[in-house]
Amino acid sequence: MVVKYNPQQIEPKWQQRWAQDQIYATREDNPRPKWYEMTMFPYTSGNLHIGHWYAMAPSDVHARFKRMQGYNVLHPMGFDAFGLPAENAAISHGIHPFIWTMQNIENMRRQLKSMGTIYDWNREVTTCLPEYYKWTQWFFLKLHEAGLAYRAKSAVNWCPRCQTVLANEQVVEGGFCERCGTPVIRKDLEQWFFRITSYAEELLDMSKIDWPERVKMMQRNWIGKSEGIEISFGIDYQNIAEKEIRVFTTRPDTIFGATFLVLAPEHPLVLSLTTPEHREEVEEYILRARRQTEIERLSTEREKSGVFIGAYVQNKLNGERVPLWIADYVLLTYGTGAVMGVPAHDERDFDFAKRFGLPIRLVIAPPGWSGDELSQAYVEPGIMANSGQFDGLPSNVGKEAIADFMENQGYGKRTTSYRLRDWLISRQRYWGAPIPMIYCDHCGIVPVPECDLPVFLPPDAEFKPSGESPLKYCPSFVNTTCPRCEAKAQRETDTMDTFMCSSWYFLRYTSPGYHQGPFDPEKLKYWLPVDQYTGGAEHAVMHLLYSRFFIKALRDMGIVDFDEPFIRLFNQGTIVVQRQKMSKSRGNVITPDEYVADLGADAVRAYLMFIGPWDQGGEWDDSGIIGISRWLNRVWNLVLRGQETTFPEHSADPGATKELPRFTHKTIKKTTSDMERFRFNTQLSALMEFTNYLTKVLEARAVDQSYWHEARDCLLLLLAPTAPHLAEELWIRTGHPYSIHQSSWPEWDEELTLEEQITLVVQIDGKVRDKVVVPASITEAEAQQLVLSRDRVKSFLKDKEVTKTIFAPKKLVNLVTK
RNA sequence: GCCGAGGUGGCGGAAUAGGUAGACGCGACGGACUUAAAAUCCGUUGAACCUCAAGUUCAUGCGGGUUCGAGCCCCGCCCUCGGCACCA
Repeated sequence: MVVKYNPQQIEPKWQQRWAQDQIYATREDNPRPKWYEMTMFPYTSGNLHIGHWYAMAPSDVHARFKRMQGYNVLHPMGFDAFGLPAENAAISHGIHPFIWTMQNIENMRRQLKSMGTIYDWNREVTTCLPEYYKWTQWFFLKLHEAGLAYRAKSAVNWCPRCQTVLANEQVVEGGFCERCGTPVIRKDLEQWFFRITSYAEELLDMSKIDWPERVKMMQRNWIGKSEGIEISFGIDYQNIAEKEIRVFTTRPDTIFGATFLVLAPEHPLVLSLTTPEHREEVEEYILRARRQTEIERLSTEREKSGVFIGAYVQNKLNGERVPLWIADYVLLTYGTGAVMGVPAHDERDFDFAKRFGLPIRLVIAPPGWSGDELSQAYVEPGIMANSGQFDGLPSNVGKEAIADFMENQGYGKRTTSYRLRDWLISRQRYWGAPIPMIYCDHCGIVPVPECDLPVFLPPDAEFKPSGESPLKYCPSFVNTTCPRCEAKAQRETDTMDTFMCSSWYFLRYTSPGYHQGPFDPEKLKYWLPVDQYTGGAEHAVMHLLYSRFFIKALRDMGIVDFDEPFIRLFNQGTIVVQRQKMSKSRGNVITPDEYVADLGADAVRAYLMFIGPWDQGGEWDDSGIIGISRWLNRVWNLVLRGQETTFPEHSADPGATKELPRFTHKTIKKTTSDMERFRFNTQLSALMEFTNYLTKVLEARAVDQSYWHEARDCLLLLLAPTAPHLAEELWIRTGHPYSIHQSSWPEWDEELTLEEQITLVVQIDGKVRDKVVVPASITEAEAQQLVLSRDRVKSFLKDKEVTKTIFAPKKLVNLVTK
């Protein structure tokens, strides 16, 4: 009898040993090629759940695989430690956010260590520590210097519950706060923005990154590029200085169908253009529009609303007078905040015109149009009509012709509009990196000098139940002196969006202890960009877009010399419980700890990889984990029983002696290619099949000792990334030198994987009727002859005539009859 | 509404230059071991017909099509998940 597999005993033992020997400490003076593989760092919520492990364990396996393949691998871990939950804990439980966060980190670090990962803890990064946020602030100053950070007043998304503004990206499902689900309202506030829109065009260029199509598409949609033209409509009122209103459109070919013009209610020209008899109605409408929540305003089900303001503008192409309306379906923040209403060829304008009885004039004829009135807007291309000299042109030709004409006449100019808005980074909260700016009555807005960084968070701030920003009411923080004139001045009390912290953490991992800058330039040069990034797709338009912007901005400032932060990206799917995402607030959190205590970390790691394709995620169901545990037990018993078994020096069974190396090399090949493609589930099936086969070999004892050793060693090496503890223990017990994790990934010999015999399938009229084992090299003629001589085949061909024979080499013969 | 991904046994899922559908695992059933149970090991397991065997037929969301041959390709639907959603 062999000793029992006992993960509870061997796992902590090896974890200690590896930590003590620092075998996962990463150095830059390693001659191997570098490989920087990261997974998104976790928010410090307190406990890692099975969803976190689903993200982290397979990425650790992949990093280990690259390591065994001969790369110098950096696979670091850190903590995204600023954010609202810490502050909410302070308000409701009276515990300081710093204490709350650091306690959580301690627990999470313990959990991460129990997973058996190769994280180099010397490189841990925690965003809420002054040594980190000092540099977050430094980057803010750099962006400010470069003109990419600015302060502006605008209508922003405000969450009344969180008492803070939100970025557009943080408003979900038609107007709710991403974090707490409260309906978001509009508020006019002075806020700090980053000019991400300056990079809109370059962010659309994804030629240098190897990312999932899905994420690239989400980013493209979010940036929302559209090419069109800004068209000037004339204003002729003596008491108004403005002489034009510009609208943005992608359909200049429809301009002859413009029967009205609509401004956003907040458009700056609205009040001056409103005639006295419409003033009251217009002012009321504007007020109502402003009071609406985002949900109401964004609802597409709602009937169109709007009011006529009494003024007219002139369509310069046909000289027509066009009435001017305001309506909340026009957004101030997109294009010019004004649109021409072409009801015949735009669904929204059609609804609007129907509602208010405005004329609908067809200018693009649908194919086969009989002259009937339209029952809905016709938005497809067609032949132009009612369009003066452009009549008869196909609309896509007319589009360019009209645009050219307008540019020549000075009526318009081609432009590009983006849906993307600048990134709002101010948060009216305590637990974030303070924005390093000072307000001086004499000098205006003054940046904190670099030498005064960091601007520390005051430990004595008071957390009010109302949820208002504690910094605002903390005199020791607010009151300061102007760095320029030394007069009394006030600090900015807003802190930065935590996405700012995560936009550069992958730079800090290279040199977390560095004091002269955010990173050691030499080390950065060695490691960056990140070769492989893994994480959830929920960050597609937030973290992943912000980080790309950040790196491009730093590149233009000369701080880094590459264009993209993450060369390859892989999105794992989401683990759900009763079809819902796992989260503390939903109370459906499954922790890995009990499973680890019960079956071992190796079993949990492997099970998460086995449940399905990694990018698919799925419902959490632990009923299959026992299968993984049994398999690891079988591996254990197999290897140790092999130690007690005497194999012949020269086996008498040539079949088995051939088959074992073939099976071994086929398994290496399959496992390697699956690893490369993150196909962990099929990789494990292959290892299980290999185990099952080796069990039979062991029972028969029909192979040479040396063949057995080679096969067994391969199994352990292939298993090492997935089940690092078990593999190490068995590696040592089979007499190998420590450590398996410093051994090389096995390579296969293509020659050895080739089958000598195959099963030839015999089909008659496409149906499988017979199977015959033949040499793999069989020719068509040989196969045909062999097949026709089979009794089974003969009986099926009775009374039939073969008209055609299909031969697929190494696969099948299909006899087609009349 | 638009864009993307996906619908395969009781369950998770395999299988794509179109070539044996259901690998691997769970569960279930039967057996061995055990005083018994657990654990472990061995066998069976898509459905229907057939007394057994041999065998036949049907089966990859639905309906058509292409092909010697379709889970895979084409056309038209249905459903699930993810994203966007008055962006002019």
